Amino acid sequence: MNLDTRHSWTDVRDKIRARILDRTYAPGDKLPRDEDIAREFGCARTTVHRAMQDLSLAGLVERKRKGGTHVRADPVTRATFDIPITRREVEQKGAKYNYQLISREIEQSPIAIMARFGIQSAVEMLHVKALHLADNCPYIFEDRWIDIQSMPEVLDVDLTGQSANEWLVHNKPYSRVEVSFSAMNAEGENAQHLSAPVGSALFVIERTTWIGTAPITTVQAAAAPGYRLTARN
Amino acid sequence: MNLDTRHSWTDVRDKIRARILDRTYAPGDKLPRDEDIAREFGCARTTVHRAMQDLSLAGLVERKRKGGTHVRADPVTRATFDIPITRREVEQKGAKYNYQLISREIEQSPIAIMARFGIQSAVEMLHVKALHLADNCPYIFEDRWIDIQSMPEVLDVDLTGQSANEWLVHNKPYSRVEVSFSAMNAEGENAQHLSAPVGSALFVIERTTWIGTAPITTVQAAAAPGYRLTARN
DNA sequence: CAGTGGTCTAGACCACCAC
DNA sequence: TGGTGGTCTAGACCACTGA
Repeated sequence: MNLDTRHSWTDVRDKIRARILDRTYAPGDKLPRDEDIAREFGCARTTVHRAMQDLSLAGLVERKRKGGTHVRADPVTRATFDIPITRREVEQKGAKYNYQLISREIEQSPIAIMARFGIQSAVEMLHVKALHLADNCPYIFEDRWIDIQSMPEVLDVDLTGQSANEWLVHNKPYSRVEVSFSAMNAEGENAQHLSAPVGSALFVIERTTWIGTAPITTVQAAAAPGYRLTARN
Repeated sequence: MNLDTRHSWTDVRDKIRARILDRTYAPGDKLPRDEDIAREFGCARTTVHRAMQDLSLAGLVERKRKGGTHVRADPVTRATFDIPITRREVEQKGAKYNYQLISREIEQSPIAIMARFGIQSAVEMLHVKALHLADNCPYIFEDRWIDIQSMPEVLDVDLTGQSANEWLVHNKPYSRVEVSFSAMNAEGENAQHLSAPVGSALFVIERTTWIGTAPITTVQAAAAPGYRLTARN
């Protein structure tokens, strides 16, 4: 095929996006059908579809069968965060990683933990507290609950040399994850282990994972003061 | 075509994912070529490609031309957040939205703001502070800087009835955005306007936007204590 | 129920980059 | 430089859903 008649989906995407930015297609407007856009640009409908898929993922347009494609009236900022295992996060900053196991107990799951997993009755879980250090400074204190029923083998893992974080990631892939961020004041264990003044504002990451509908683990990770999370691009 | 021979890319994706989860394909392993997988499943290569695209976006595999497809050795948790305009966020919670303009000044951009935009020399900007309320309770206090040079018309906007947040979103689409999250202790204006005790942990969202390379706005939004952000899905 | 986006196929060529 | 994923086409049918 002649180069002059080849079109890349990124070109189409950029042209459509430009029209949205300069309000040729204003917020709330309905865009032409994919087929019409394809004809205008002289490309295949699949190419337009690929472009629209990207704009849709980015939150710029909304697409519905029969309803057509609309410019989102209330654009949202969509940000994606990569949350690596802590060791890797520390090492990528060029710091030396260390890890300390604080406690390890088998306990009945409290209500709050059951709620996170969405289970109705209490079960025995492995309750692990640990500290991650960067260049020997406290970095993240984690308070983790691990389901025993679905993986009794975790009871045999030596968690003094390897964090539960790491063991789980390499041995227990999940099929569903829920992540949320919040802020809390340092107190008690958090303050103590993070060497943070009582009352300091801590950034908190909560992550719960399942394999199918079976709980795997839920962790509340409190970062030392000054922690900041930045979106990819 | 016979239904028995039709295959959906989600089926292919789920089967591949299952093999990754059960370690048929272990972390670091190289997967077969798309074409071989297509032959195995009896579908077109494009269908496999679509499935792989999804797994790749999810962070489960990495794909490289010539290099092939590999299961990621260090899986990351990837979470996407929608950050709507505050009015919409409040209304979606079923609460009544209100807004108060606190201050509006034209000032030289301080160093910290120049750094956020990545510009070298100070310029005059519009500095706006405002409070968003949900059911008449302080919800988010925002401290915003708006570039005047690229949009002098913002000087004529009445910001007492409509938040800068909203005006910008509906009138100044951006082409690049940077988002970061952190935590800080309430003090001074933040504490006062959010009616939060001095020292409370506040969740902070920083967002900076550009159109091309031209700065548009940067905002530091501090949420009232108890705020929590949860990922889509 | 009909219009629109979503998917699938088969085949071709392209572009990157590991070998 | 050859192998692999990435893209594009043309055409067909499907599936959701709004008019």
